[in-house]
Amino acid sequence: MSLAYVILGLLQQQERTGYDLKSECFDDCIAHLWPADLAQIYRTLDKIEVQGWITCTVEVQYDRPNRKVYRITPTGEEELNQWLRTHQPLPIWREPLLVQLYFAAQLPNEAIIRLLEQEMEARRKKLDECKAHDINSSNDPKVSREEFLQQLVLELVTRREQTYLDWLDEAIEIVRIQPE
Amino acid sequence: MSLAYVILGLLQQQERTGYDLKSECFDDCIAHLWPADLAQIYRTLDKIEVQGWITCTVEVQYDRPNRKVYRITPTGEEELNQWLRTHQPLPIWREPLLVQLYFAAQLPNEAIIRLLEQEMEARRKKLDECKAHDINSSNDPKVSREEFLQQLVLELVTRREQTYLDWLDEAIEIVRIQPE
DNA sequence: TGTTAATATATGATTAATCAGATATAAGAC
DNA sequence: GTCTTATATCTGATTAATCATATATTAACA
Repeated sequence: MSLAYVILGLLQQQERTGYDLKSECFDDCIAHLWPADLAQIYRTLDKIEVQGWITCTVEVQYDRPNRKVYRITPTGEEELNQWLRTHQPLPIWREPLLVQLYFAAQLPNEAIIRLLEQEMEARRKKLDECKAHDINSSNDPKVSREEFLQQLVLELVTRREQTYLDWLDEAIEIVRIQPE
Repeated sequence: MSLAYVILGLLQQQERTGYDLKSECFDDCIAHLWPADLAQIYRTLDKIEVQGWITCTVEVQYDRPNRKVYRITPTGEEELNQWLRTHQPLPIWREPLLVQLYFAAQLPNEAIIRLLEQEMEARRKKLDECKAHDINSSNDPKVSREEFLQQLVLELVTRREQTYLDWLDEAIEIVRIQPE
């Protein structure tokens, strides 16, 4: 379960509450990497606390709800480090558009093109959002190693979206000249 | 739920049992498009039969278990046609490797490279499997329209895998020269 | 003055997918 | 002669993710 390791990774950076994780990380840069809602975050925190990978201390607040601050334990750090080194099975991709195209012979060209154009619009929007999450560069060598790796990830994501967009462009042109 | 529409599309091609769907389609060309196991196939058949999108007749066999043969209904064809024309929300991709890379600053270069190499091996294998599923070409214009669209799908899948492999190649080279 | 957003945690329900097995017969391999 | 594979259907259990909602206070907005 990768979400547990995403959370471990984030708690290794600094101690956080579930709410912090959501608003600082999962709503921000992690959104494109491993989206998760609060329900899932809270339940995963419970689970890995039981496993002893994190500990929790309650910060009492009087003007707002109390905060449950989580910290990674040595066991958690070891667990994370091991996972980071271990090859994970390839994720399975299921794409509705490809299914639609696969069975689209019964549609007129114009309907197929509309589908492709809508996909293009959605993907362009997503690529822009992704590129907007620019990584600020630092001179601290420890921080710059992190940034370098994050840049690598961003590079793949944008490159792959671009490949998709190029294909969509060509696909639309080819469908346009198909006999019906 | 796209699986229901995959099954509708396959039943529109020809009538089939759940077992046929698995062995002829989901184990073959659909494997890379929308993998599904028998449990899921049978349960989805039940569900869309109740909805009236397919009907079932039992073929009694004496030397083997009876066959429940499913056929698409006019309601089912209309439902499929509508779905095929309707833009579906972009699927969400969660990739363990990207999470690993994102938090990999604590690993030595050599461990990161091992991770990338293992991913490369797995992706190469998958690309080869995909390419092996070659589409036989026909002269029947109705069949060739189907093949053309399936070719388009295959083209995207292979192109995207190639993009991934190229990135992996470059990533390995860059990590190799990173100061630790 | 009333409504919404922000802060903070949590549970319940449902879906989609996966994993494991139960049932039963016949054909083919070793 | 035994074991495995193919044929065929189906249920049970579990996981991961999503959606909706409950609770409670404060601050900002219109």
